[in-house]
Amino acid sequence: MDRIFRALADATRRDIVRRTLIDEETVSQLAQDYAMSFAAVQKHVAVLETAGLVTKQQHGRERLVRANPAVIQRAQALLDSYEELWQSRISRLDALLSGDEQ
Amino acid sequence: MDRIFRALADATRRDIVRRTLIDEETVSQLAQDYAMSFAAVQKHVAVLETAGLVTKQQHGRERLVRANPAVIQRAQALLDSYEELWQSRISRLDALLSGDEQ
DNA sequence: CTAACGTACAACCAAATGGTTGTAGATCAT
DNA sequence: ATGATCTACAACCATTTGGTTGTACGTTAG
Repeated sequence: MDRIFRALADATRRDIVRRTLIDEETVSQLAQDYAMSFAAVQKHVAVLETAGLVTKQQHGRERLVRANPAVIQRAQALLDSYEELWQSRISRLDALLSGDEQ
Repeated sequence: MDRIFRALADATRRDIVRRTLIDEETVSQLAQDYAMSFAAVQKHVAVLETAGLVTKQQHGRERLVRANPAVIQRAQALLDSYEELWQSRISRLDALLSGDEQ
């Protein structure tokens, strides 16, 4: 989970996730649009891959990068569990305010 | 957004968020349950506070830490937008498979 | 075959991170 | 008033991060 959130804590990497969710792209295609070296983008993709957020598939000399929705859902599930917690806090506070003892 | 995900990329900080979502706690109360110094926990709280994920309220010599659901929702919203993207990819693939040209 | 392309990877660097200890200021209890 | 408690903050350290450049290797095109 650390790695997933860590990987998402960078604008370039979030953009790569966004783009590869829409459609698979090669590392070169990705790299073209960022103001940094190819190697830097390669490292970003590696971070995402280690976190499981994207997978790479070899296709000739190219590597097709594609996002992995299942891992994004794990982050979503955690935030959703947080949402449940504060909803229950709100419920308790409501109960208090309404004088409902149970 | 970087700061929000960065702050969530640590198990101790996620646990602090979880606990302070349920109920507010002082920095000392939080610190008691982790195998690290008080100062280290203080730093974790500071990271969360900088990201807006928690707020501190002075109460005598204590500081009450409480999570801020609104900021968690911003992270949720981003992941939800990702979900929409891959859902639309799935729709396009379905359309292709069914031979629907539009 | 050879040149260009796409990728991988190592080495290096500055800055940030996650921890420590130590010191000091408020506040509370006795 | 004094001591204990809660917090803040600085200084320090090892590790990680995010970037760079350079080199090498497999693949495609001419």
